[in-house]
Amino acid sequence: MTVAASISSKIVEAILSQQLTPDSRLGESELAALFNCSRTIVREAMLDLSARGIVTVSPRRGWFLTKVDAELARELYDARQIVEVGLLRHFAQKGRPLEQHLLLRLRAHLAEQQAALAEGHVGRRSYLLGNFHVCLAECLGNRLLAEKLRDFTVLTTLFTMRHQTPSDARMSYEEHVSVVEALASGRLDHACDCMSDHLGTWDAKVHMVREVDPLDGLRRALTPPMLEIRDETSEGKN
Amino acid sequence: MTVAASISSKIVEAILSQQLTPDSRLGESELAALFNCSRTIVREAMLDLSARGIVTVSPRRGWFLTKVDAELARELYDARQIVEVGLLRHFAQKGRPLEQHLLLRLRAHLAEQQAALAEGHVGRRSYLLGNFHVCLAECLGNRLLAEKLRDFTVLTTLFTMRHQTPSDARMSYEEHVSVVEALASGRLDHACDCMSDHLGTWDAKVHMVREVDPLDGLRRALTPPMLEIRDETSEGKN
DNA sequence: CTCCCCTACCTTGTATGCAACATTAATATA
DNA sequence: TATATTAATGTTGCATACAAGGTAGGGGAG
Repeated sequence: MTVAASISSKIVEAILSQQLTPDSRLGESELAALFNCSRTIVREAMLDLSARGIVTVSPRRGWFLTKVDAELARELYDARQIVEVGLLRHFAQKGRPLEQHLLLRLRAHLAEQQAALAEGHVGRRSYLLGNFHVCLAECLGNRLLAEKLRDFTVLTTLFTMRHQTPSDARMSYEEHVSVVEALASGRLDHACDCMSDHLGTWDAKVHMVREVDPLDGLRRALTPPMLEIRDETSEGKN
Repeated sequence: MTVAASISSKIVEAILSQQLTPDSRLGESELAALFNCSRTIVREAMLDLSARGIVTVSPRRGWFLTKVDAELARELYDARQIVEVGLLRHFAQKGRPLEQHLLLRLRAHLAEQQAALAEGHVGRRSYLLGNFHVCLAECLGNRLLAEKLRDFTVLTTLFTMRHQTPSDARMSYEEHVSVVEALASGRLDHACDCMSDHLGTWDAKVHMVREVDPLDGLRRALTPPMLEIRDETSEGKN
């Protein structure tokens, strides 16, 4: 794996496990120092992420994680619904059962999700819950769509991080289990419905979220006690 | 539009209109000279196309258009079917009619297709027949999927160019008309079926195509008259 | 004559230097 | 003191030089 590829995948992983906040700047020089390479290589990585819609560059200001607005989020959720349910439906039409080793792989992934959930490891939990969808797409036999789905998942994470969204990791996990079990027992239509519901609830959330006020912390710290502070300021004006 | 972006889109257009053969090499220096810029910029364009799966680099040998093998082609046709029919189905579920200006745009596009067909302008015809699918995806309100669909279309073209495929430009056009007319009259389920059939026939073709033998010309020139040539060679050994 | 090796050339890979511009801080002025 | 202007700093944008490696052609040995 080239250095550039490792930089971009590290960044993707960091987003998925919520270690990279949506407003963080990605400086070329800093990354070059961090990965012990030249800016050329870093640039290569950023260009890749840029082509995938994950970062955007503000000329001569820096690279930033893409700001996912409401319109983009809508397209994102629509796209995921179309691709993921479509993939399941397409698999159902073929009329062949899921190969054993693929089923094992999915179950192993579910076990990991459960472990991360039990341990309360937030980063890993977040990563695995997103990654499950990519894993499923791969198991359904389409790398092309699986890869694009990874990018969609990254953007989804960037959206939910910027907007407060009800936390429901356990519910997500259980819905994942339902999909896999439906697949395992050959109830393919039910698998489609489960996935549709799972993504549908997400879709409903887009309308529930409220923008996180970047000044929120500041505002809460200042607004009510503002007067007090003023008092103190005027009091001990040292 | 930056120079790098214009290079990559020029290459994409050239593929779609079949002006770039699948085995052509894309030299960095040559492109730099052609577009009057440095290799850095060309590289940027190639990296973009590479992220989209359209070109691949053979280390220190050069950049080439991606070789689409049978397995990739299968995923490609599956992906297109899933995305395009899914997009239509999703639109149908919303239960709103297609906005007037979008319908006009689609009909205008159909008219262009027909004109290119009538004029026998092969490049433009090929371009428009592929581009229709992107246009439709945009009209259905999902730029994210529309963009990915463009890349899929490019790869489809690269596949069909390398493999002999029955030519059926007129049939494709007529199937496009059917989809748009079904959309226009609100027969949304029928639109889905039309699109599914349209892509389905393509899917069937994947199994019909035969690899174009790169030695075919040579072989036909040599195989039957091989003996004659040997005779001549041994005869006039000048 | 055939085959192998070696050299010269050509291609991409990577680092670096300078240019262009945006931001910020400092300074001078009203 | 407030404001506008300017200088300093930091960032990406781009070109270029050189490194590394692949390919092909020529020359020599068998």
